[in-house]
Amino acid sequence: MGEPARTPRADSLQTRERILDTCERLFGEHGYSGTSVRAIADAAGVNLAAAHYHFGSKTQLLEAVFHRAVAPINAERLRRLDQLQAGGEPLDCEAVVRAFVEPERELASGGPMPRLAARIFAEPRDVSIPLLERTFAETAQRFIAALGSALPHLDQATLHWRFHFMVGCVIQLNNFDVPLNVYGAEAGIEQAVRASGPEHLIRFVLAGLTQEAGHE
Amino acid sequence: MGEPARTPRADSLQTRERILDTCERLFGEHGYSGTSVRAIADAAGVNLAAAHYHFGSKTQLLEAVFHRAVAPINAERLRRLDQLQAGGEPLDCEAVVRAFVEPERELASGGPMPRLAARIFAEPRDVSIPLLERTFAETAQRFIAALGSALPHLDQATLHWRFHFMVGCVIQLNNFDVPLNVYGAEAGIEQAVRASGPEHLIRFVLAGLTQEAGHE
DNA sequence: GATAACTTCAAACGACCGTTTTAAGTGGTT
DNA sequence: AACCACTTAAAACGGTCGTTTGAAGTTATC
Repeated sequence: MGEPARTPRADSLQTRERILDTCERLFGEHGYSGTSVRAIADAAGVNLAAAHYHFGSKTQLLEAVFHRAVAPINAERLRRLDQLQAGGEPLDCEAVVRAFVEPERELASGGPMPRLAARIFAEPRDVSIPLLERTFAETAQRFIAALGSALPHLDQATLHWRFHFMVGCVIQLNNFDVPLNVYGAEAGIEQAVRASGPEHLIRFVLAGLTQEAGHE
Repeated sequence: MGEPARTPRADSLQTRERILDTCERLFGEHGYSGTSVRAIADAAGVNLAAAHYHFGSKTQLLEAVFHRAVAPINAERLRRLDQLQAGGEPLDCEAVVRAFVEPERELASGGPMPRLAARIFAEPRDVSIPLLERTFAETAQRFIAALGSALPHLDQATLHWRFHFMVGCVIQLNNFDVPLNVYGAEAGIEQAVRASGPEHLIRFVLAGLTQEAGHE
């Protein structure tokens, strides 16, 4: 019923992409519940029914936009991790962190994707957890394992928490307007603050990850 | 028009509190847009119009619940910070971090507040930023200044970022179901993982905060 | 016990929600 | 030219949204 059957036409691909682009932006700005399909269709300049024709439902629309936005980043993360692990020598923690952090900045720089990804973590559990399972679980588990072999003295609970904190810091990197508007950072240094974020992030999480003590 | 004028009655206070309790829980579970006033009224066992009678609008309802939940925690944070600064001796970084982290665990332990606070950061900007300005800006700025005096070698941008990362880690502490459900942590260690979170957090952010290099 | 303020209630308002339907348009293939 | 699958378009579906209304109920005060 829903899906286009045989030979998609050229202009329909444009419509699909326009919907996904707009969807990515609006979900990132207003969240899933805060964005209506009508608002997406209007902002994308397409008919309301086109969204349902191409994607079936609002849920599948989120799935599609998230897959398109996040899949290449996770693929690149895993590609870099494969490359690190292919060498055979023991893993360097900083290299693992960079393999996780940098693809997002390179593949999504300036776009609305990072904000979308950050917001997914705060959606209701029945929305976020299944989505994260499908789009992030493999990457997360591979990186946790890699960090575990780079930091073999850490037990599993410590490892999971530290990875989780790292993810939280990456999310905060995409909430950069909070420090600017709430913490009272001077507007003048705004650009410098934004630009320096990724390196600050890497420094911060590396120190947290590589400290000697497990806990206590 | 909205506000009760002279002498509030005893049972109305019960209604108000029931609404706020339910509101705190549902906003924490489903977010602001994802929670309807009807759902709140139903779950609280009060009439739909009571919510508007007591609070005026859904926005003011969020404001009220957030204020009630967060204000005492921030007050306790600042009280501890005052106490630290009253001594006159140079600030200890770990003490500052604990002054920030521990009040939430003590005053809101087990309740739905932390999840609510975590979700606010992901609400649309026009919802989250004004709210954070009113409820969190003073605390944030005081703690940034305190961290700055505990770590005098750090420049402002570094300081802001590291505090921001710390906040991100605190938020992740309240997203503990993500590691359990997405990262594949064994269900058996679930309780141990949850219980050990706060100490892991303090270790992690302390290492990130106190590392010697500013950046580069 | 009457009065007045405060609170609850059921019902309704118009607007918007996700989705479906039905029809019109479009372009490639024969 | 005629066909046919694919795509767009407009309108409507039932349902839920935040909010308001006006009357009934309740409690403190005189």
